[in-house]
Amino acid sequence: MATTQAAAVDRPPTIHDIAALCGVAASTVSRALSTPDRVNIRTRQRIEAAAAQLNYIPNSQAKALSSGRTGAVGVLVPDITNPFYFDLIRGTQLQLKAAGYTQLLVDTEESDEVEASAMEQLRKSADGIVVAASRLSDEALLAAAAKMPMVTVNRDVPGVPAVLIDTPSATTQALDHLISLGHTDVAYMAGPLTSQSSTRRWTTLAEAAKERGVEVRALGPFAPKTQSGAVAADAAVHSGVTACIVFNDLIAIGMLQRLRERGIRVPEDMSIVGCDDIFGADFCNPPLSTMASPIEQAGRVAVSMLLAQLSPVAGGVTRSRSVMPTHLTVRGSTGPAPGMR
Amino acid sequence: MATTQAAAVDRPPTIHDIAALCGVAASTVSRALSTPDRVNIRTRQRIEAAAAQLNYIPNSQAKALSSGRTGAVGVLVPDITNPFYFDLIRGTQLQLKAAGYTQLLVDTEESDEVEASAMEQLRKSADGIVVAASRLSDEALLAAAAKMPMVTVNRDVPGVPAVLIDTPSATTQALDHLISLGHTDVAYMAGPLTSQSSTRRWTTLAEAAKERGVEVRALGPFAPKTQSGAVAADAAVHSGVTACIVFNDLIAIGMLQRLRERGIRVPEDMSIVGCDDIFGADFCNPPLSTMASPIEQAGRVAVSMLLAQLSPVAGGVTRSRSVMPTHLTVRGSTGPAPGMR
DNA sequence: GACGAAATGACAACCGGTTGCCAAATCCTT
DNA sequence: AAGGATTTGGCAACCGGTTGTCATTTCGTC
Repeated sequence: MATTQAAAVDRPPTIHDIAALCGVAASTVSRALSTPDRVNIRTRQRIEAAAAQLNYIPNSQAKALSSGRTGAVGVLVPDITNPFYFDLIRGTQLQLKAAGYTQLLVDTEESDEVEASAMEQLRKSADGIVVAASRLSDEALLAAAAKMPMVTVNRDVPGVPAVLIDTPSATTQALDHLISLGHTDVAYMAGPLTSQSSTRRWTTLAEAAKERGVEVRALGPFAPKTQSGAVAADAAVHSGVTACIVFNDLIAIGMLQRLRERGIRVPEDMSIVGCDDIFGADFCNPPLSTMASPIEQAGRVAVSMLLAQLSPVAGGVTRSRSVMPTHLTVRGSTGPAPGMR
Repeated sequence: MATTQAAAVDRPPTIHDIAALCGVAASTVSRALSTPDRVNIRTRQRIEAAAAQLNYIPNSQAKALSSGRTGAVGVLVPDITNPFYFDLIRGTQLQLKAAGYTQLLVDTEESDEVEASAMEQLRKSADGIVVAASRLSDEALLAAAAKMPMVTVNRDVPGVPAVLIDTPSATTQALDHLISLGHTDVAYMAGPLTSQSSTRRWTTLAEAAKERGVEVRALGPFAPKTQSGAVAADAAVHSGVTACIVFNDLIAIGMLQRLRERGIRVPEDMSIVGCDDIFGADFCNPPLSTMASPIEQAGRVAVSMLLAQLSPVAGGVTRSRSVMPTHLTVRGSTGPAPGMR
């Protein structure tokens, strides 16, 4: 064990220990490890061997402090327990890990204040952030983006790189699907007022409805939780529509449960289209027709865009906007309008 | 704006800026902010005012480097996308935030190697870790716990503080429930071999079955994913049992789908009991009877235990083991054994 | 008004790296 | 072999705080 005596001290090894072991300066060790070209290959190999022997692990805090780069990326989501974000998180995690970055996951609790303070916090401890479904105003977001590299997901603010999920177009697909089933009176069950996605979908939907000459009304807003489904279901029934296009699957699943309780059959009496194709959409009762998109991929793309910002490659074109396609997946919750079969 | 000119520099303010503004030494500012008693109340107020005016935010990296405390806690889960962990994560997040800590969430991908390397990494960048459903050996876990404060969840290793979820006892409840419905031939659908929970449940179940004079056999192992449900369902059908106690809800839900595809009715032909009461267990078809426990609370307790380790309170008793109760929630997936109604 | 104790604040070292600068060593050219 | 170009590696300052030490001030007390 004589050769490992330097490691015998309980404190984890530092570059100074390596330097002492190799008889070089600490700065040389630093260079050998981070700028291999700056150092003689033989010295480097000696240093690498020593590092391996001591089981050296660089102190990320110290590295961050002196270099200004933290090697971490913050990922802000409004609600960790919303299954929609699972795949997104999984995507960002995969891509970040592949690039040697650490993911700092923050739940902003659907609150603009928590979101803002998290950003302020992260400004020091992360190299950049991915912000999903921001609750912040355009101005606040733009200001924040000026202070640190940022990519948004599902939020379109000019000047801020974004990954957008093309649910508006899917909304039109959903409407056409319902029309083809004979529905002429449809409700859009809106999400939070601060959700840009919800607003956009409604705008698109209203326009498409006008073109097609059918009636579409907006109900809500509803919080994006299954519990809101009960309120939404009651509102839908009361409004007399025969089909609903719902802000997200969480609410839609909640509606399914409530409608069942009330003895209203889906899809015989009422058709429901959700959005996101979350975990559970395929096994609820009835299985939910929904607008699906490659969420995990969206997470990966967001990270790629962010990393491209962090270390611009000469000649590489930095995309500032990426739109993910969405398609309608029809399952059991949509059927012919009452009296149409 | 004359008063804010010190903030006009683009670089975020440091304690040195505050010190300059107040005409005191940087160390005094540091003390005023972290050891308020060590400094005159009037000086402190001046400093606090200056800090507020400059919109000062302490640099967590620098703080971590010099103090040795990072203010972060790592949370390791085998699979972020497993809904079981949502509530756990939510619980740890809540409790950590309340205590002013940051949560570093890591997905260990069901791999002992990833888990070990994450721990090594976290050793420098976190003050402690919460490890859920570790895939590591007892020895490795014990060794890791010696190097940094640690609390495990759902993993019992002597010497390592743990939060345990009492699913074994719930397993017995499930068995009694099935027996009361007339089932005499039951299968236990096992989880991963490296999962201690799975092993314990089987041990408890086998013993309980012997006492009660009924037949219980183990099938599997099955990966804890819905996709494994198909294999599990086929295995169960082939074995001829009339009821299954399943390692977790993910597999159970997958079984439900497969059985439906194969035209086997649940619960008429086959009863299914899951475990965890995850998101979706209440709205799958049929709704799943399952063993439920306060997972979010488990997360909160785990963090409390960890924080107690980090800053021991004089006179406070540090608990090293906490068992969360579990109860059976009966829904639609369990019914009388065939020919028993 | 003098004296000792407690409170206060400054200095400087330190945490573990990174990096600009410079001198020494090495290499190549003529 | 001399001279210049290029490597190579060491020194020291620095990132932004924390903390031990110590001199000074303030206070209460006799």
